[in-house]
Amino acid sequence: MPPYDPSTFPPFAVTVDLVVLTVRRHALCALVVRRGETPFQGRWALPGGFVRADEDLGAAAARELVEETGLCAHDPATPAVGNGAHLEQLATYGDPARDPRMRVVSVAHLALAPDLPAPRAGGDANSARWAPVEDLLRPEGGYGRDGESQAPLAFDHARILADGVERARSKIEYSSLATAFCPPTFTVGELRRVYEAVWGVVLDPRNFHRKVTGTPGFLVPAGGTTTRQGGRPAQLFRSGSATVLNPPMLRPEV
Amino acid sequence: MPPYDPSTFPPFAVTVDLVVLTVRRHALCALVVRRGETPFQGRWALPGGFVRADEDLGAAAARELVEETGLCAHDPATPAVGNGAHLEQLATYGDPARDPRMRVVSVAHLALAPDLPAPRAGGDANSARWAPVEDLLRPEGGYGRDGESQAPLAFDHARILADGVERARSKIEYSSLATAFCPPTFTVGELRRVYEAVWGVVLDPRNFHRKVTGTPGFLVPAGGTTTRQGGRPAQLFRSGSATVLNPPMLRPEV
DNA sequence: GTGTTTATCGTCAGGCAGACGACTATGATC
DNA sequence: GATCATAGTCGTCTGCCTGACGATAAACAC
Repeated sequence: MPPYDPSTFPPFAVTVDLVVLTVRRHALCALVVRRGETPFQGRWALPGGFVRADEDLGAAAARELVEETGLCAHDPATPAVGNGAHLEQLATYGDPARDPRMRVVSVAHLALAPDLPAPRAGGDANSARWAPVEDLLRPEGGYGRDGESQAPLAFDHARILADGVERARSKIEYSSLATAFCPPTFTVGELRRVYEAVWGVVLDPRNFHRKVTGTPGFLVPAGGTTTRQGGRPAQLFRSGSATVLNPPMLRPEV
Repeated sequence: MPPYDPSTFPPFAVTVDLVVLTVRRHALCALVVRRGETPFQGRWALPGGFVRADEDLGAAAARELVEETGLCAHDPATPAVGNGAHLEQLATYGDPARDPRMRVVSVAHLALAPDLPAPRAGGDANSARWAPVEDLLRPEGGYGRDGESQAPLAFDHARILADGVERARSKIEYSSLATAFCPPTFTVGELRRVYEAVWGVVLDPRNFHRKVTGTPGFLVPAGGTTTRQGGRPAQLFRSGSATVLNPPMLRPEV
C-alpha cells in the first residue's frame, strides 16, 4: 500500500440515487423526476442528492426517499407499518465521466414500495412521475403509452435502473420481498400479479397458490376476505416472518 | 430535490477496499495487510487505497489487486488466462465515523483467486498474509492456529470481510464462480473441496460428481488425468461457458 | 498382495414443480 | 332470478432432482 498524505486525497462528491420501484396497473414502474438544470435539463432522471457531511449512506437514501415519496424506509427495527418501504443499497457508480461537471460517485439504493397515490415533489405534479420501466429502458426515444416523450434517462441512470430492476427480479425469487410491493394486507392473487408484473410472465394461479401458502412463514392469514379483484372472495394475508424462501420461487424460463 | 451549488458539496475521500479470498489447505482465507500507521497501527486490515482523480472504481480495485497480489482482474473480455481472478463490486461503506481522520467512503470489492504461492507486498513478508477467515472473524482477539495474534481487523473491515464471505458463499450456489478458486484445470474432487472449504461443510462425493458433471456448460473436459490428490486418477476439467447454475447447487442446511 | 485413498457409476425413495381438472363464490348481464 | 364471466381454492398425476446409500475402479504405500 503506497503511503499517502491524508490532506492530498482527491476530493469527490458523493450522492445517493434512488431506484424506487412499484407495481401499478400490472406494470413495474419506477419513480423519475424531471431535471430543472443542466446538464440534461428537462430530461427524466432518478431522484437523488448529495450525501450530507455527517450523514450515513443509508440515512441519506432514507432521507431522499421521504423527500420524494413520503415513504418511511422500512428499518428492520420498525414493524411493517403503513407507509413502509423496503430500502437496500444497490451498487456504486463512479465513472469519472458520468457527470460532466465534476467527479461524482453515486451510491445507488433500491426501494420497493406498494402502489402509491401519486408522487409528490413539492406539489409540482409535472416534475415527478411513475413510469413503466419497460418504457424507461427502451434503447432509444419513442413514446410511452401515455404519449409522454421518452428521451433516455439522464447521466448513467438507465444503467442504474436496469441494475435495480434486475436486482428486484432476482431477489423476489429467493426472498419474501415481493410483499414489499403489496399493501399491508393482500390476497394471494394480488401477490401473484406482483410476480407477474416484475418478471413479465404469466404464472399458473393454482401452482402459485400452492407454493406461497405452503412455504412456512411466508404468509400469515390476516382474517377476512376481499372481493376488490372481482370474482370469488379471497382470503387476506399479511407478510410473515420468513425473509428467505427455501426452496425459492422459480422464475419460468425465457 | 433541493437546489444546490455544485461548488459547495461536502468533500469526501473515496477508497477501494479489497476482500481477496482464496482456498488454502482446506480453509477459506482472506488477504490482510499490516497497517504501518495510525490509526490502528500494527493491526491487520484489508488491502485498499484511494481512488485516483481520473480512475473508475473498478479500475482502482483492479490496480490495487495487482499491486497487492500480482493478480490480473478477470475482465469478461480477457479469456481465463493464468493468473486471472474474479473481481466484482461488493458494497459501499460510508459511516461518518468509520475513519477517525476524515470522511471516507469505501467501495469494497470482492476478488476470488486460486491458491497463490505467497502474498507479496513490496517483498515484505511480514506485512501481508493469507489468514483463515474463521480466525479473522472470531468476535474477539485470541490466536490463530499458527500462533499469529488476532486482534480484530482495523476500521469496519471485519464487517466488510463478513459481507464478502457471505457474498461468496451464496454466489457459488447459483453461479459457476467456485471455479475462480481453482487453477486453470482441476478435478471434480478439487472443486468439491472448494465448496467444502467455502461453506464449511462436507459434501457427498458421488452426488457432487453427478451434479457438476450433469450441469451443461459448467465443466468441460480438459483431457488427461491427474493423481495429485492421491487415489485413482481423476479427469481434468476446465471451467465451461455457463455462468449461472440452474438448478443451483444446494448448500446443506445448518 | 493387502490396505488405503480417491474417483466414478448406479440404484432407490421422497420432495417438489409443471400441467391441468374440478369445484366454489362472488358480481355483471339479460 | 338464471346465466355468464371472473377469480379463488383444492386435488391429481407425472417427471425431475436430490439425498442416502452400495459397488466398482485405479492409483500409491507398505
